[in-house]
Amino acid sequence: MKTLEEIHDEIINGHLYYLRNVSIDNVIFGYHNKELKVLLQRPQGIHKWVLSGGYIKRTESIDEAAKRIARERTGLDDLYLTQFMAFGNPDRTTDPDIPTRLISKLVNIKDAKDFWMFDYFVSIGYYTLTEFELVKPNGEFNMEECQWWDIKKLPPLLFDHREILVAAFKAMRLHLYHYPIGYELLPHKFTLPEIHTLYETILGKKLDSRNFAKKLISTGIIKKLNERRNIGPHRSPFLYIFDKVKYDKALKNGMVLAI
Amino acid sequence: MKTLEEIHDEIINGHLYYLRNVSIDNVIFGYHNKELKVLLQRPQGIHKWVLSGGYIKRTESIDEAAKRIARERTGLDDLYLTQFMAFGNPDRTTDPDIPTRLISKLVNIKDAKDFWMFDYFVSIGYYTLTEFELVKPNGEFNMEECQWWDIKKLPPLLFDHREILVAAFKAMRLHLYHYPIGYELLPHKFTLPEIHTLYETILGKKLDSRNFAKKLISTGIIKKLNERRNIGPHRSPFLYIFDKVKYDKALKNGMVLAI
DNA sequence: ATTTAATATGTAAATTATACGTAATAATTT
DNA sequence: AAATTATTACGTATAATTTACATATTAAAT
Repeated sequence: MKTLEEIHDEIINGHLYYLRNVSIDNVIFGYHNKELKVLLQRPQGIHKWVLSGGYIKRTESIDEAAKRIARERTGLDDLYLTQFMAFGNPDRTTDPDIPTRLISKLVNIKDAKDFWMFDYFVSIGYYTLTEFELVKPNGEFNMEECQWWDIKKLPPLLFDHREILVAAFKAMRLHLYHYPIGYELLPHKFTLPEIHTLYETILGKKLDSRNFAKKLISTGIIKKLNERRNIGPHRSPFLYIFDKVKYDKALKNGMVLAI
Repeated sequence: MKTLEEIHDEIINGHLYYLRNVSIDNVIFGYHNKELKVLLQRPQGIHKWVLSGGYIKRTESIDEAAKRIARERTGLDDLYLTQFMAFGNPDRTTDPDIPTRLISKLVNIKDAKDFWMFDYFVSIGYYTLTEFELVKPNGEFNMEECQWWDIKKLPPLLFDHREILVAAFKAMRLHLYHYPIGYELLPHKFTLPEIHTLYETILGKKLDSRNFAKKLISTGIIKKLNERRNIGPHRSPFLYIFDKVKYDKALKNGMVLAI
């Protein structure tokens, strides 16, 4: 947690530590119990929500910046972030509800417009998908709220953040067919119905369970164990684990999952 | 063409007109007569080559900037540019052969390092594909050469430009299966063998001509004419044109071309 | 009329994807 | 102990798609 002094310094002198005119926006998707959500924050005094964004330090790569920013927001260190698109036009961060007032007050600035923070920023979009029970949502200093929103019931978003979110969602759904998911989302040992439900939730459609299992198993990224999960008064499903070697290879080189 | 005065002003005061720390790099692929090439420039006094890059004006979007920069380099106004990735890490533009000397001399700067131009830049990568006979290669003011290079015999590249080029090439090959190409590359009326060769050249592999024709025609993006091209002492192939409405729809919404 | 080198075209086989139903089972209830 | 309940496990037949492949046609030159 940053001190107020550090925050004040960052607001005033941020352009000395951070790159100007280029920033990161992270779309943090959370999955839990058949629900897909996205982490949003609401700036103080504003009634629209924003993605978790941040600036790039002069000493770090854009991938590192995205990871640091995601860590600050979620407390998680092992997020797998995917860069999907850059957004940049002079109007992208104009909005009648632009939240400059608060910061202007914090640092006693006459005209926030003169300020590095409110300049034209090109934003590099990353997304990640995580188990949302693991996350301690932790808003930025000037945020009034930080919470998960169901992907189907989004609140009004500030700036072009809805456009970014939608682009991330589309990119994620496409990536699903070429890269594995689930390692950070499911327990170490999971059942076929669990991973099946995960895919159905993200894609927002039913997948035939027999065909899904056949295809997923044929990729080699999961291995069947000789154990079952006790799920109460029903037949006990077998447990599976990810074959981490093949999983990582598929993350790196891609695969085909024609579900 | 810019005057020397304008250039001098841009070098000194560029940060007033352009965004800092974020730039565009265009990978300009050129196709002609069964050859796929890429447009590169060689900075004065340096023996490595660079992509055509540029800065983003404070008044334009990144897409507009990419288009303007590509126009400056090729003289062409109707290039279709595709954003494929952003590149950013503190070392990406360090190189033992870094071409600061020339510019330092031009503007009488003691230490080029203090200069906005030689700061850490995050670069947004775009690629385009054009008929290279149409292009008048036109290097930037401080470039000694600007020419097409065969994609299979690249010269040494400066900075991370080889990485960017390779990423663009991969992205282009992938896009080929989901978006149409050819409109800017082929004559208005073209034959099946011509478009077949285009795809083979870009993909770098043989495609069965019967199956290729079947699949391409089934997308609906080309229409057969009742005319033939005279190609000398051989059977005259039929001419085709693009169905521009369907072509543009496929550019926008994607398509499947399972070649 | 012959030669040459290119274009045009269709089908059978192989592969892949889809659709679909029933038996097994774990714990709870009766 | 038997019955109930809700869930998992599993295989095959059909449809759709993709792949492989060979011959007749033709335009101009000789």
